[in-house]
Formats: sequence, C-alpha cells, structure tokens
Amino acid sequence: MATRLTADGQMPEKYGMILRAATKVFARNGFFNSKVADVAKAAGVADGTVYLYFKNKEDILISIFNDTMSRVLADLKVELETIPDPKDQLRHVAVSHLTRMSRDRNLAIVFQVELRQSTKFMEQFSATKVAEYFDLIGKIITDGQAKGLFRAQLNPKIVTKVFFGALDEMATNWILSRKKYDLVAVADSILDLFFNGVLA
Amino acid sequence: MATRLTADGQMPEKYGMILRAATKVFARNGFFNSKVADVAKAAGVADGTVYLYFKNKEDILISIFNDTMSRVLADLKVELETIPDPKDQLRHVAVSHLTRMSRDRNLAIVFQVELRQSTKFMEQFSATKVAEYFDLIGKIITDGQAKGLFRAQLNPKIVTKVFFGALDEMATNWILSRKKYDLVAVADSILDLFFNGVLA
Amino acid sequence: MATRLTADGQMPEKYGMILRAATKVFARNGFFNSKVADVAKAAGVADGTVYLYFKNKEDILISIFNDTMSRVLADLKVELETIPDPKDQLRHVAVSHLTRMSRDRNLAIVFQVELRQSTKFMEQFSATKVAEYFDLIGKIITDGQAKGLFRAQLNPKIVTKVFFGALDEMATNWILSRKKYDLVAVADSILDLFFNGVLA
Amino acid sequence: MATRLTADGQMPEKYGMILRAATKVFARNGFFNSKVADVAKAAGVADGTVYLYFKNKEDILISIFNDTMSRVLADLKVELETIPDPKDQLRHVAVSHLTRMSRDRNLAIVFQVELRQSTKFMEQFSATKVAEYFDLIGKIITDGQAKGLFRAQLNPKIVTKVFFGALDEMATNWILSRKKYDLVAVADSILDLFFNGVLA
DNA sequence: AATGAATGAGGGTTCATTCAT
DNA sequence: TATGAATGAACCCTCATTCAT
Repeated sequence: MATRLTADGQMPEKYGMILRAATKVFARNGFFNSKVADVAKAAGVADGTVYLYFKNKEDILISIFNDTMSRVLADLKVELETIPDPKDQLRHVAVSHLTRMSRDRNLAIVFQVELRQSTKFMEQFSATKVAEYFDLIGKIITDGQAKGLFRAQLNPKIVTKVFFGALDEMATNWILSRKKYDLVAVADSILDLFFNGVLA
Repeated sequence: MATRLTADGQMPEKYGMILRAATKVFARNGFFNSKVADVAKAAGVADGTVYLYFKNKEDILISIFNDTMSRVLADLKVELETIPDPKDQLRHVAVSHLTRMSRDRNLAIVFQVELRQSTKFMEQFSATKVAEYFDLIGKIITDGQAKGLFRAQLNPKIVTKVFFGALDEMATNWILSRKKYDLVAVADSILDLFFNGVLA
Repeated sequence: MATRLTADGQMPEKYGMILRAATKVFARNGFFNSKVADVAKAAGVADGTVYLYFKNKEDILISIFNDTMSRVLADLKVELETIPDPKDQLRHVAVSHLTRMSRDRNLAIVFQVELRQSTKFMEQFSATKVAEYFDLIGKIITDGQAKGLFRAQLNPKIVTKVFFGALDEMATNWILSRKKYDLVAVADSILDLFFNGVLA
Repeated sequence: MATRLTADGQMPEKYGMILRAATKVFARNGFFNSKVADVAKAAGVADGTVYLYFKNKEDILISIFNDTMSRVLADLKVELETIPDPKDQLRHVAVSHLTRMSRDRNLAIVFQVELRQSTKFMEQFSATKVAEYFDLIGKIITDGQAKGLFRAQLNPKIVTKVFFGALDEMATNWILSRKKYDLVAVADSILDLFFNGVLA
C-alpha cells in the first residue's frame, strides 16, 4: 500500500502505528507465528483497520521493508554527496548500515530473518529497493575505479555483492548471536579487509 | 530425526526417497506452500509414512540441511588435508561451495531461500553444522595467519564471516537471478578480491 | 423502512437512487455477493447514507419488492376495474406480469432469483404483497365462477396458485435461459391452456 | 463430489450421514445461517471430514439435490414405462412429486427454499437434473399429443413449464404455509384444472 | 442530512499429524 | 512397516454497520 497522506499532508497516524507495532510483533514471534490480530492489538486498532492500510498480512511485512529502505536510500544519497572519497563513502555505507541494525534490534530481526520468509519478497528481491541499494554501492565502486583508487580489473558487480554480503552476514550473525557485542565496531575491520585484502 | 539404519546396516530406501522428493517439492513451491502430502506423493509413499522417518514437516527441511552438510563437511575435511597452502584451501572451499550450488539448483534453492524460512533453523543457526563450516574456514584463516600468509592483525572471526558472506551472497543472487550464468566462474574474482582487497 | 417524505412532500431523491442502483447491482452480482458499498457507489452516495434510508442490506432488497409491488397492485386494481370479463382480466394480469418482467430484466432477476435468497422475505412471503397479488387473482377466479364462466367445482385457491405458478415459472425460465425470446408472447398460450386445458 | 464407492461396493457410510445431517440442518436454520461445523456435528464427524466428501459448503447443498433427483428420475422412468396412458403418467408425476415433498418436509424445504439461495445452482438450473425432469414431462406431453389425447396446437414446452410451475408453486406454498394440510390431496384438483381448463 | 473511517464479529477451509488396521 | 481416512485446531479476511464530525 502506497504512502497515503491525510488532509493536512501528513502520514495517517495509524499507518505508522501499525507498522511500528508489526515490527515489534514480527520480531518477537516471527512473521508466521504472528497473527494479524496481534498486530492490531499492539497498534491499538481494530483488526479490520489493518486492512484499511495494508492489503494483507504480507503487505505489512513488505511495507516495513520498503518504507525503511526508501528513507535509508534517500538519506544515503544525500549524505554520500557530501563525501568526496569513494573509500570514505563505502565506510559511510558500512557504518550507517550497521548502525541502523544496532539501533533498532526489532527492525534488524525483521530485515535479517523475517523478511527472508516472504516468498513474494524473495521473488522481487532484485527488482526492488535492494537493487537500488546495490546500485548505490555499485556506483561508489565504479567511481572509485574511475578515480584509480580501486583496482580496475575487478568486476564491480561482484565487488558490490561481496561488500553487501559482508555487511549482511555480520548483521545476521549479530542478530542470531547470544552475545550482545557492538556491531558497529566491526565496520573498521570489514573495511580494512575489504580494502587491503587478507594477504600479508 | 537422525539417520536410522536398517537391520542390514543400510539407510532405509525410503528415507532418501522422501528427502530427495522434499528437496524438489520445497524448491518448486516453497517450504510453507508445500504440503506433507505433496512430499509423500512425490516420494511415492503414504502421508503417514513420512512420519515414520521424520518427526514433522520442519524436520524434513532440517534433515535436508544436516544430511547434506554432514557429507560436505566430511568430504571437505578430507580434501583440505591434501592441500598445504591456506590460500589454496580457501580456493577449494569457495569452488566446492559454488560448485555444489551449481550442480543441484533445487538443493541450492532450499539452502539459500527455504531454509531461511525455518525459525527453528535460524535459531540453531550458529549451534549446528553452520558453526562447523565456520570453524573449518576459521581454522584455515588462523593457520594462514600463523604461517605469515595472512595479516595477523585481522580478526579471524570477522574474516571468516566476510568470506562466508561473500559466497552466500553470490549463491543467493545466482538463485534469484533470471540469468543463468556460471556461478563457479566467479570464484576467482571473489578470491582475488578477498586476498588482495579492492584498493589499487 | 417505509416511504419517507421530504418537507416538500416528495420522496427524497436519494431513496430512489439507491433503490435503482441496488436493483442493478443485485441483478448483476447477486444479493449475497453485493456489498452495501457497491450499492452506495453505484448510487453516488456515501456508505453511511444508505443507512439513512434503509434499515439494513436486506431492507433494500425487500424495499425493491414492496415498492414495485405497491405500484403494480395499485395500477392493476385500477386497470382491472375497467375490464368487465374475468377472462380478459386474467389475460390482463398475465400480460402485465410478463411485460413487467420483460421491460426491466434487472428487476426481473431480482424478483425471480435474488428475492428467493432472502430468508426473511420467504418467511413473510404469504403475509405481504404476494398475498395481495394472490387475492387479486383469487377474486377474479371467484368472480368468474360466480358469473358461471369458470367451473364452480374448482377450488379457487388452487386455481390461483396454478395460475401464478405458470407465470412465475415462465418468468424464471426466461431469466435463466440463454436465449432471449419474447416473454410476453407466451401469454396467449398460457391462457389458452389455462382456460381450455390440455385435453383434446 | 461424485458418488464414491468403498471397497465393498457400498456408498461410504459418512457420505450419506453428512448429506442427511445437512438436510436437517439446512432446513432448520437455512443454508446461509448453517455452519459447516453444525453439519459436521449433526453428522457425528469432524469438521474436516466434511471436506473429504464434499468440495465445499455449497457442494453439500447441490449434492442433496443431485442425489435425490438422480434417484427420483431413475425411479420415475421405470414407473412411467408401466403406465400406458399419458394422462395417468402425468397424474403419476404429480402424485409422486407431491408425495415426495410431503414425506420429507426437511428435504422439501431444502428443495423449495434453500436451493434457490445457491447462485451456482440457479445458474446451472437448466443444465442439470431439472432439465431432465422437464424432458420427462415434455415427452409425456408430446406423446399425448401424438396419441391425439392432448391438443396438438399447444406448445409442449410451455405446457411442460405450466405443469411444473403448478406443482412447484403448490409445494412452495405448502412449505411456507402455517397450516399443515395434505399436499398430495391437491393433485386431483391440479390435474382436473390442467386437463380440462378453468372454463365452464 | 451526509460522510467515510473505523469497527469487530464471524466462519469456511486447510493441512499437519495421528492411529486403527 | 505401511497406509490413508479422519481429525480439529488455527486464522486471515470481509463487510455490514456505526458514529464522530
């Protein structure tokens, strides 16, 4: 369901309320174990109200993703413009990626675990916001190559996937780990490895 | 459900039949959209028979993973012993990882997509075969560091996750991609990047 | 909900609009598959407005029937007074019955199909306008018997039902038939049969 | 759902149990007010068991009709062969029709009231057993015309509908009437009217 | 009178699992 | 071991109706 504005040009109160409630409920119980009624109750609305804002249960899940990603992508594009060095840009992507996950553990769980349960999401994986995120990283890579900072012979698509895979894997491990370590702190290690490789 | 042997010390024919049928069915329809009856029919057994070999539906999914991983880990350990250089060992892990996915697309789908849908699997993620796989890679890393091949200041756990994340991300993208490119061919690029980093 | 007059003594515009819209919607989708929201939209009013004119969804259906029947009965009574011969009176009833159905297929569908779906309607079947319609026919019969035109030994109630049953069955068949034949044209055949019987 | 035979060549016990229970439940509460759970409980089976024998709730209703009509049509065809006179044949059809309704009031209610609530039934009205029933009556009429018993100039299709309409209307009125009169007793009156007409 | 956002009761259906044979 | 008929818990979603504005 697309963003709908009220008369005064603001997101309807309830749209956000339901989305925030769903994030909490899905993170706690898992998407398939969560009932729409649970989400409604957590949001303080009637069951039917959920369907005024979302097509169905899965639409809530996907909306959590799309809404967040839209904001993230918009912010990221603005922020990256102020950073000249592709290396620093990558660092910024990594840090903001991991910071985002750290800051809202429920959201992180939904992103790293629950979303993978949505067939529809997985099917459209490459056709959505993820593709934009990949593009954004990809552009930094090619820009870095153009500037002679990154090795030109590397396939930028593969580099992009490896970079994203690193962040994604770190986030997933952090979520699934019993220990509550500082996720953002690993950014430097990842970047060092990514920039300089493992070889001595 | 663990491997059960018949009187003559062989795996019951049907255990494997059900597992193979389930891989096909889960890959085609997704785990949640697959009915136990579908798996039974594909395996040529009665619905109830499935429950003689597996505790429940999820147990089938996890058994696909555990059975495959047991074999993979056993093979990998043997093979790695014959390879002295940690660099070559990593190359072997990458190539065999991607080859395995390439060879059986159904199995790859189950590994990269369907397994992520199992709450129970995700919860035990780090406590199972995955941990062994990580250990195996981790040992290569620390060994490489000990031998002065890999930079000693790198955190081997992070290096391991980045390496695994790269392979995992490549596999997932290959599954979700419309194009049917050669997955194994990217191994060299990944290793080059992993070894030498992105910087010029 | 009874007919309500506005200050200037006229039926509120919207009452009729809703009724006409409902006839169309019910005929097209069936009563149970039609939503009150569909009727409201077709009538160009808000959902809630429907409830200012009708008690509930079923009240709309029954109002279509009662409104139409009130008009039909009033007209019929006037018209029949100008026809002296009971035989001609029956002919007039038959022709006007079938003409009415022919003229408004949507209304015919509601009368022959959708109304039968209303439990409350069926329960009150004999206590409403239908009873009046039966009375009207019954009076023609007894009048004809009194005048020596119709056989006196016939039970007028049964004759009435047979006569109505003939018209009703013809109408239902016409609605359900794929072919679009002339319904009014069968009136003569029915009357011939009704008057003279089937025997040679 | 078609008739399914068990190993010993008999209708499964439960198929008939559910059908009989449904007739009672539908007649008492109406089709739309009856829950599948009500039918299951009345039949002494679990809710899900109903779906082993019927596709859905409406299929139960239609099966009541089709099962009954199949038996009726088969019986009728045999019986009519032993009756030479078309007049007596019509009498037999009328008496057996009304007797059937009289004997099982629940079944009669389902036939005369509840079945009319099924869109699917109404849509296929002419394409099913009803058409066969009409054919059966129609053949008697044309046969009577061929034998010079019935007037040749009458359209046999219209005659058929009027005859059926008479029986149908009598049955419906009997169901909806508060008084519990003898339905079969009206057969003679109907036939007299049908044979000789209303004119003196 | 008119609106339409919000409500929340309600039930048909699925399907993993069991168990008598 | 194997079967498959039977079970019954579980839940998403619809939509008639209300009511604050």
